[in-house]
Amino acid sequence: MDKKITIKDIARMAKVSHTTVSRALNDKSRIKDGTKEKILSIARELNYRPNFIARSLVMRRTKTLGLVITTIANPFYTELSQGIETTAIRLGYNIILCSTNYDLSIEKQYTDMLRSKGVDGIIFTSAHMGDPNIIGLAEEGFPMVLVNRRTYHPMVREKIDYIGVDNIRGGFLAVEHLIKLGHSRIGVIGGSSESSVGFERLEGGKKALAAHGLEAVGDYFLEGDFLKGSGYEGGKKFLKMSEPPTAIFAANDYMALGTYQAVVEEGMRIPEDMALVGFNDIEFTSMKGIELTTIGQKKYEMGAMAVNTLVERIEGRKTGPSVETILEPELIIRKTCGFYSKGYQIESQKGTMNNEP
Amino acid sequence: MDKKITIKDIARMAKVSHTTVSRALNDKSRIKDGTKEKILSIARELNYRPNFIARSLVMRRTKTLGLVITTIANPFYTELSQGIETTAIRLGYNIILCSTNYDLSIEKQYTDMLRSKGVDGIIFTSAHMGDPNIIGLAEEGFPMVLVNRRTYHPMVREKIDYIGVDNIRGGFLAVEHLIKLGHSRIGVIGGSSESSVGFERLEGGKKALAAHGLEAVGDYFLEGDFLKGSGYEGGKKFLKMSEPPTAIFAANDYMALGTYQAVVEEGMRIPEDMALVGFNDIEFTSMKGIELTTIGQKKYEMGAMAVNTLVERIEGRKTGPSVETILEPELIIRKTCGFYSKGYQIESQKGTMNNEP
DNA sequence: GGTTATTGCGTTAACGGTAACACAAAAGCC
DNA sequence: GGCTTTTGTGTTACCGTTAACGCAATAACC
Repeated sequence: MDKKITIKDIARMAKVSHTTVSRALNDKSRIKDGTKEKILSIARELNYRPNFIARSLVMRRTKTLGLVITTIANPFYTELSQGIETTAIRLGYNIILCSTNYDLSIEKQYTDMLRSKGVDGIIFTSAHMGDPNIIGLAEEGFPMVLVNRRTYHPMVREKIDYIGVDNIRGGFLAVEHLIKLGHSRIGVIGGSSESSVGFERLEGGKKALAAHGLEAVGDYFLEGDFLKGSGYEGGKKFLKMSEPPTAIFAANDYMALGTYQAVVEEGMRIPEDMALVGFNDIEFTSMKGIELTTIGQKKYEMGAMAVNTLVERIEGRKTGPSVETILEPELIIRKTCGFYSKGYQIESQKGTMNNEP
Repeated sequence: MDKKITIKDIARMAKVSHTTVSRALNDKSRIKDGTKEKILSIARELNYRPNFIARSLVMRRTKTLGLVITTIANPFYTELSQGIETTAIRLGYNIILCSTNYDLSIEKQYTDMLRSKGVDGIIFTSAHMGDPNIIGLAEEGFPMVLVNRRTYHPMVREKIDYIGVDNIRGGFLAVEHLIKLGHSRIGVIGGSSESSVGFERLEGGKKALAAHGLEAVGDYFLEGDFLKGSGYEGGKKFLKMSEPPTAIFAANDYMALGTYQAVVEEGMRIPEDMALVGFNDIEFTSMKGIELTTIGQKKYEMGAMAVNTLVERIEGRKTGPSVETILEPELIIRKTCGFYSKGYQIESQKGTMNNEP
């Protein structure tokens, strides 16, 4: 039962000053090998555990990062979080988790809390466009990184690193795939228009239509909220139209799953009667019985890159203006769109075979 | 651009001592309303953010908890974590996330790190039976709680609160369900035998067999590791037997999913040719196209209870010997076991309709 | 061998809070 | 009105580290 050993206890035993103990523990300082060994062995014997709080107070570094995320319940964020946490640990940092559960208003509270607790930097995955909280932090020059959700505010854009997939390209790939399969009436269920991600995926879809000489019909564009329910409702709404779409692109897999259910409930078959594309390639959508065609992105790697970038800023190894890292999305063809028609050659059939824990 | 405001800055502006500022900020002390208002308004104006590090150093409390978990990638743990984090926040605590990724050997490192960072307590979801790390902490009387994985060590058992489902009962329910459906050759794929959870679910299954006068045949019991792959291999192995089982109970849903895939790959249908029961009721297993029959447990609530219990210990509101909270599992009948035969009445058909984010 | 550099270690002061103690002023009491 | 109690505030110490500085003892140099 060792009662909170401090460097002073060690100092007393080793008959040196506590500063010398600190030196021995931290290496990197002029100290005789003999004394250092002695101190180290006493420390080990006493089962000494350094007090990071005291160290943090004087060093102004906690080796802790904040992660502000909507919810880890969404497998997209789960995988992202894994990349973040694993990389953080490898670099010697811990993660304090803050789930907003889609409530943007508490983000500011979380941010303040995290800063009070002295985190060295914050990873935001839930910054909306023009978010005042983020803008304020950017002005102060507080270290942070935006992942998967962008802020177009010029101040933010020039001060804060951003990591994300090319959502416009992703939306383009999804819709173009449907067009190439012969569809011309394509319904799109977007994400919340407040989020850059939803907005961009929608833009990409429209671009694909334009590129293939198709008109973007207003009725075929519905706004969703990235949750399953809105995909379900969107699907129902489409099917009630006098001329329903023959294919649907949902801006994320959750909504696609909802759409799937709505379509099946209406007695239609996928892909025979309705083609469906999602976005994100979350786990389980690849399972037998679903096998959703979707747009894949490197979620784990995104998380890893975010931490690497942030830590480089924190430790001063990277300076200068912010960097935007845009990753390439990938069309993953499974079974919810049927097979090619009209001579369309499927180029990419890589899929993800090994992403199941 | 406010540069690190401290209570001393406020003190100077308000022409009081820094102690008085501390008093004003923390309420709960004799202080004149007037001065308090003045100090508070200056604090607000200066955008003062308290330094929790400094406070923690003197108070010996960080209002932070550690969460040691195998991986949040498993939806079971994701939901558990959500309950944990949400409850922690409500009680004024933050969570530092530590994923072991099934590597028990780093748990000790994580524990030391967390204690160095001064967490007020730790939630372990990955303690194995007889884990020396946990035993050591128990001896020191460090506040912690075990969730979903038990340690039978007497010292631990008497000192550490435990929250978990009745896994024996769960295993019993699963296998009894299969027996009542008319199956007598029932294959079981257990979890790692090092984990209490796997062990107990297996025991429950054996009990059900015994209760219905069936013999537990050794060949029908395989050891898995809770990962999809071992469910897949188990399924293949069963199907290669000269007299394969007609029903399989996998000790968690991940393995059940693997088994599902193996069975389908061998050209058999579920439930017509093979009945299948999982355990945990993770999200997605309820989806159209899968609809796995499984044993449900209140994951979110378990997390919430764990935090409540731990915080009560930390704040001294609960004292005395440890408490074991055992929750009731629930048989959730979906579509992987077919329908009843031989007059078996399905009692429980509640299911979980609203657990999709 | 004396002067200068380097090495090894101790002293002291932070870091930003809270808490124990002291003490004057105000309030309560008879 | 003098005594005691309460109220409001300042002084000082401390939480466990690291860092700046100082200063002997030793090493290096010509």
